[in-house]
Parts: sequence; C-alpha cells; structure tokens
Amino acid sequence: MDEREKIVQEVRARMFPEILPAIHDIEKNYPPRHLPAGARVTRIAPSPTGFLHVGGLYTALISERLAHQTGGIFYLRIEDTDKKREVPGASALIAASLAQYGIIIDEGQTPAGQEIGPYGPYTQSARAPIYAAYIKSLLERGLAYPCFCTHEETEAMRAQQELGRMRLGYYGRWAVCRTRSPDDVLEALKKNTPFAIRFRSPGDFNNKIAVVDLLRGTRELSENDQDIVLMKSDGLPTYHLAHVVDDHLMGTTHVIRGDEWLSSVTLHMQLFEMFSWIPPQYGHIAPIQKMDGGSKRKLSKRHDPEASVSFYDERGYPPAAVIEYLLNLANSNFEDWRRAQPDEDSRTFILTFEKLANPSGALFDFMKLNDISKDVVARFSAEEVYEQGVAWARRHNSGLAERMERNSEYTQKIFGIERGGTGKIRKDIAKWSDLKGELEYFFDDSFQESRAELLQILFDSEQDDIKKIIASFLDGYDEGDASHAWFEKIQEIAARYGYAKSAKEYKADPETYKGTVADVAKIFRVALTGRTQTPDLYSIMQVMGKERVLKRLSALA
RNA sequence: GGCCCGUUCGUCCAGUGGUUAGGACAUCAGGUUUUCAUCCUGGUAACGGGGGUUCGAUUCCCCCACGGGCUACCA
Repeated sequence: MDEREKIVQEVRARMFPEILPAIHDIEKNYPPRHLPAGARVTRIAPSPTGFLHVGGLYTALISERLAHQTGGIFYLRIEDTDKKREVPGASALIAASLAQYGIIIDEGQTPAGQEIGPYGPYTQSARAPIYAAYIKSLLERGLAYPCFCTHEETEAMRAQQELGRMRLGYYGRWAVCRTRSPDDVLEALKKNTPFAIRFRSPGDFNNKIAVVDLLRGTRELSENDQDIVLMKSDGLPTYHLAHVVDDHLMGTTHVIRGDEWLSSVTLHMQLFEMFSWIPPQYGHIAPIQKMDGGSKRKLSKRHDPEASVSFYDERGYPPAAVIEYLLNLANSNFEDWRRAQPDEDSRTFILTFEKLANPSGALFDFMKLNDISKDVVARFSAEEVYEQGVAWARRHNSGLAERMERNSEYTQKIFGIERGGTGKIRKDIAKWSDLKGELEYFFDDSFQESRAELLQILFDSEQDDIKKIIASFLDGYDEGDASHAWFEKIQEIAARYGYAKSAKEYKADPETYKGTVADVAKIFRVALTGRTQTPDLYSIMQVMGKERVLKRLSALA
C-alpha cells in the first residue's frame, strides 16, 4: 500500500467510516433522463435558513417556467449542508410557499412533507455518503487533500495577504497543507487532528478561460487556483462540491442562480472537468434590490421584511399579482403580452433568456406591484375574490374571515358591485387587506357614524335641504327601479330643490343653482356609507336591501 | 486591497453608428363618470464623466467615477 492509499484509508476511517457506495453504482441509480429534445431540467436549491426569499421565488419562477415550457423537469433540492444555519421546519415552509405561488415541483419535497421523484434523496444532508464517495475518488486521484489549518491560521494568513495587498485565499504558496509530506499528514491524521478536505486545484490564475453565461454571453475569466474546501470537518460537503455532484446526478441542464455565484463558475467548471462530467449551462441573475437612503442594495433577509415572501402574504397581495410582477421584472415584454391577452393564464407566457438579461439588480417597486395587483384582482370574479379573500383572512384577520363566512352570500354580492358583466370593472382592491374597508359600511355593526358625524361630513350642504331631499327620496323609493329610473328620480329631486340635473347644466349657468345632482347624491352616499367615495350608489342600495337603506336614510331625515 | 459584473427618464425595461431615444409605473394637466377607483387625451422627465475611433457616437475602444458581487470548514 502506498502512502496515498494509506492517507485515503485514514481519512475514510475518520470522516466517513460507513460503507460507501461505489461510484459506478451511484451512477446506475441516476440514469440519464429520457426527455423530449430541448427539454430543460432546472431546480431551485434553497438552504433552509428561514422563509423563502423573494429573490428565491424569482429564480424559482424563472427556472420552473423555463423547464415546463420545454416539457422538462423542475425540482426542489434542499441544500442543508450548513447545520449551523439551519432552521427547523424551514424546508416545509419553503415547499409550502412555492406551492402557494403556483410554482409546480415535479420532484423533491412536497408541502405535505413527502418526497417525490426518482433522483432523490433531494435533501443534501441525506446524501452524505454519495458526496463522500466522490470525495474519496478525488483523494485517490490526488485531486484533493486533507487540510489541518485552523480557523486562526487561515485568518492570520488572510491578514498577511491583506497587508501585502495580495489576492486573498488558499492558493499557491499559501496552500500549506497542499504540500505537506505524506508522513506528516499520516501523523496528523493518527493524532485525530481535525481536518477538512480541500480541492487540489490544477488551475493557473494567469490563464484566462472563456465562460458562457446564459444571460451575459461569453466572458473571459481567470482560471480558478483556489484550493477551496470541498468537505468540512463535519463530513458534509460545501456548496461547491455538493451542487456539482447533485446537478450532475439529477440531470440538471440549466442552472439559474444569483450572480453572487458568478465569480465561482470557473471553480465549478473545474470540478465538473475533474469528474469528466458535462456541466449544466449557467445563468446568473442580479439580486432584487431596494433603495436604502440614497443608494441601492441587495434585499437582505435579515434587515428587510419585504425580502420574505411571507411579507407579501401578510399584506394580502394575491400570489398571482406577485408572480405577474416578478414575470414583469424577468421579461419586460410581459406587460405587452398581458395587455394583448388580459384573461390568459400567465403560465402560457413564454419566458426567454434574451429578455432576462437585466444585469443590474432591479429595484423592488411597490407602486408597480400595486398597479399590477389591482389589475389582477379586477380580473377575478366575485366568487374568486371571496374565496381568496376568505382564505387570506383566515390566516391574517380572523374577524374579517368570520364576517365573510357568516355572510358569504351578502359579501359576494358586495364584491360583485362593478365587477364582471358590462366592461366597467372596479379597481380599488390591490390586496386582500383592503377588503376590510370595502366591507365595513355594509354591516350595521361596523357602520357606527352618528347622526352628528354624518351631518358633519355634509357640512357644505344646506342642512335644511338634507332632510327634505331624503324625505322626497324615501317617498318615491322603489327597490325595483332599474338604474336609469332610479337616477331620474334623483335628478328630479335635485331639480326640485334648486340643484342642476347635470354638471353641464350647472356649468352653463352656475348662478341659478345651489349645486349639482352630485351634491344630492353625496347626501345619500354619506347617509348610507358614511363616506364621500364609494362604488356605484345604485348598486350599493340594491345590495344593502330596502330595509337597511330606509333605516339609514331615515336616520338623517 | 485584489478580482469580477454593471451604468438609458424618479422606478422597471426597449432601442440604434445618423431615431422627434420608445413603452409601463409614478408624477403633472385636461376630459368622461352621480362620488371615488377606473377609463381616455396630453405634458414633464434619461443615454454618469473624460478621452479616443469615425464624416458622425447614447451605440465601438480606453480611462475615471459610481453602484453591485465575490474574496468562509455560509449558501
């Protein structure tokens, strides 16, 4: 047995003493996928450190559409190789969030907690023996070596490098463990000195290699010469090794990820080469940013509540609206597409790589989200508003949910006002949290304005007229009146008390009128709702029902 | 510090070696509607700076500035 074999054996005994699968057996379990030509296999690979990040949702959305548009596969892989940062329950939360936003997972962990798909396990911590088998292979081929440097030692090294204004990192003459004598290594191993396993990079920093990025095209980058850590002392791999192994085994064809990875693609290419694997195509997208003071910065999970998808849920933005907003960021021609087919499912929109190339990070624009959201909600039927609204309220506003469920028919009628049917669609709901306000005055227990308060709102109307106008209206009110008949009556009342029947009439001769029919309508509006701005008055009366209308109007008569 | 990536209205994006530099959101003005939300019409508003190359540069090249990222036994 030569020294290298001895080292491998010692490393094995300490870091992965269990029986390791043979590489050719592993490969047999992960056969090539049989997919139609041009089908893409993509994935979302979050680490379970908390809620899903809006940037994660963004890349997931892009990846999923890119896969499913081509008859391919989209899967969820949980990258939990950093046990220190893991948050219990986070992976289930992530799966649930993806489902909530309509991101369809073909393989991986479902919200229910099961795992589906033949290329698993889809959780990296469950794949430790697989990584170990590949690490062993690198060790045997001299492409990896144990490193005994402590954190303090690498820190000191970095300090020196900074002082000397050199490139930071573990490379060249700084890679001290790379050149340790086998005897030395064996001795350290036998003394149970903690160690990690590093890559023996064959790269030369002065060599430039061409790297093709799906979104940015071909770039010349320096070859990697960093002996990065492949496996940590706890026996779990780092991202670099784990994703290379998994993306190969799982047949990933396209990797869409944040551009913080851009500078490590040369390393990843090298790793693929060491295994003689074909690398996937990479596309690096810029992170979503926010305005902070005078400058932009990346949305931070720790400091920005809006970084979490749960934020949008709490605010009550319909998932469809968030998705449309994100689609708009991904491919700016989406909004033209939407205008051209207002009722089409956004899923039928074809995402392209070309249009994805917005290389500087987009600033999250709540105004635009609101605008898009209003349009999205405007497309919903009253039943859909009710269903989604109630589902939201159950989670975030139990009082509202209770009110809606107890009065589901009435509530749906309210949502039906200026919705559907003849063209004119109300666009004042941007998010489910707006529903509370829309509903309030329709219910007697939350319509609490006193007579004095209502009259106060009507301070600019002649108080005498108010009584007379209401009395006249009450006199002639017929719930069966159609909209135009109803309005004619109001116009007549207006004329009777010195108000113009229309704005035009008033403008033609402002001196002769106290105001317009709008001022008369305002009296009813305030008496019924306590507000000066509401949906169509006629519809409100129809929905409220005669009894309630009479009661509220009488209160001011 | 080193290495990468980037820079078009306030924001998100189009676009071109010669364009009135286009759209959307926001904003402003006007109009429609019984109020409001809509909807319609119109307006304000941009090629970071400096050098080249060129008859001509927002577009190609270089430098600078600015912004972002990486530089962990985190992903």
